[in-house]
Amino acid sequence: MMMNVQTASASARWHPSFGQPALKLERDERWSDFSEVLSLLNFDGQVQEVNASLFRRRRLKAGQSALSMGQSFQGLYVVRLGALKTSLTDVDGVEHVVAFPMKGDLLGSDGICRGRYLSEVVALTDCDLIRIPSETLFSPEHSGLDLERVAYWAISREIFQEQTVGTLTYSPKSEVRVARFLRVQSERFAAQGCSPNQFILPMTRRDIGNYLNVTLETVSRALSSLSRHGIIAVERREIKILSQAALRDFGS
Amino acid sequence: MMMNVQTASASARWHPSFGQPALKLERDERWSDFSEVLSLLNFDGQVQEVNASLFRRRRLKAGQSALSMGQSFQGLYVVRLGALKTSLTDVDGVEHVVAFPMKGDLLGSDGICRGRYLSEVVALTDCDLIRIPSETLFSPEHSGLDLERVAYWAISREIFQEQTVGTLTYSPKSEVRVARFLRVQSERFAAQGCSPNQFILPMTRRDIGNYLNVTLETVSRALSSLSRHGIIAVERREIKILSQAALRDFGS
DNA sequence: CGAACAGTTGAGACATGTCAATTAAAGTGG
DNA sequence: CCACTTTAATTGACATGTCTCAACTGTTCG
Repeated sequence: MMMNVQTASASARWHPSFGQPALKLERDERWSDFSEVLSLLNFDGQVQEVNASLFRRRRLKAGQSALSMGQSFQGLYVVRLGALKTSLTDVDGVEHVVAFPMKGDLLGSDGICRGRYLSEVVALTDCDLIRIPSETLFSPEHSGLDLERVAYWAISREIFQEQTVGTLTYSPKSEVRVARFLRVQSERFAAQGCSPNQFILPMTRRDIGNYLNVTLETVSRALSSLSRHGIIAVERREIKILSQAALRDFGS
Repeated sequence: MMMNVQTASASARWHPSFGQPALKLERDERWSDFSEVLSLLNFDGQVQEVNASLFRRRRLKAGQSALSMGQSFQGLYVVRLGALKTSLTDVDGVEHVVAFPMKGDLLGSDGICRGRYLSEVVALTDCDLIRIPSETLFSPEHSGLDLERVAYWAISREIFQEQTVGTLTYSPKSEVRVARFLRVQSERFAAQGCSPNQFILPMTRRDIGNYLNVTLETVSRALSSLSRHGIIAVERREIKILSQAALRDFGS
């Protein structure tokens, strides 16, 4: 695992997408078991029975779509590797970025209630997803068992995350929003075992701005400003956080 | 509907689920049945079995708290009557309004994943809630049955709603946000059988501003501006929409 | 090499936040 | 029931932050 990261970062200078193993050994490992799903989700509850189910993985190249708005619900996905962007298109045809899912996040939970996915999810980097098909999720023999319970739990977590990231955009000054965004990204990378102080943003300034409800120029200016204050170092999409404390103080 | 209420109250006396001693409170106790829950939620799926469960109602006066942040998860609530406000308090102690639940909405779904409610829900008007206790929701004999499936569905709908209202706050101009907010409120009132063209906002300008991420003065100015344009009429919290078309055009 | 895209930076217009004054309504206590 | 306080809401003046438009650079990709 660490080897992979190092290998990736060695080539990261001119290849900003992270960890994209075009490895052939993966060809044989296209399935994940229940325990890997639990581990990815950071499920902390009790599992009562041994569940021998295997879940097929799905590979995506950067730019490919994981789910499309309107597509019929086929199941949930757990992100195993990579970074994605979830967006909604409103009635006026304007796109709005609502999340940046990464490892351990759940995709497609908005599709349950109407049998159709209601958001668009595209891969920002090469991705590896684990598919939890709806027939497994809703089949009578599985109902009430661990899988269903875990899905419940994960969906509830989704709601909480939606709400908390919503609070991100609730601050008058755009610079504060960007600072908080970086803090959240840092924490999420840390939760994945990556460095919280140095990471590569998988999304464009435009995406960040759309997400934070500011223009891309404002995002750029905010990053430059934070850089001038010596709080971070920015070089295109590579972010170094020089002082977590200063970043934290900034966003309060 | 009256019949249902009476039937429910009558059957509450002998319903075996709750071994409560007969109290004088009993005449005040109100119960709702499964079909009323489905109807409130606008559940459009199939119900396989007859579910005779009864759910206790809970009355709230304006200002009272329905759920508190940190309180241990005790179940979900479906709003039967009234208007509420859902808010999160971030690490800095700043409150952020994330939703204005009303009739048919689900409360408490963010509490499943950690066993604690993660948001604060207070009643803006007198309210009537239907409690779906966690023991019923998660009991082995209920698992996999309709109640669990409906809960799934409702939670998924919550996620979608969270996301779509997120797009509300995404528009550069505050006047457009306020106009869209009014449109959404109008649609929600209409979905409840109330007039879409005349209604009373249950929340303060401050709450609206917090929700839309603008100051209360800006909300007030936006309403005045829409009023000057002849699109709406405002008198304190009473809103009359004079031209739905103009309001719609405004927010695009 | 040229085209398209991502990102930075500047200048000016405009929208919003901030501070302050005022009015109306609602709750409080004698 | 009446002063009294508190809260909600409106409006104005001013400062400031953000958007818009624009120019420019560096990178990627065909």
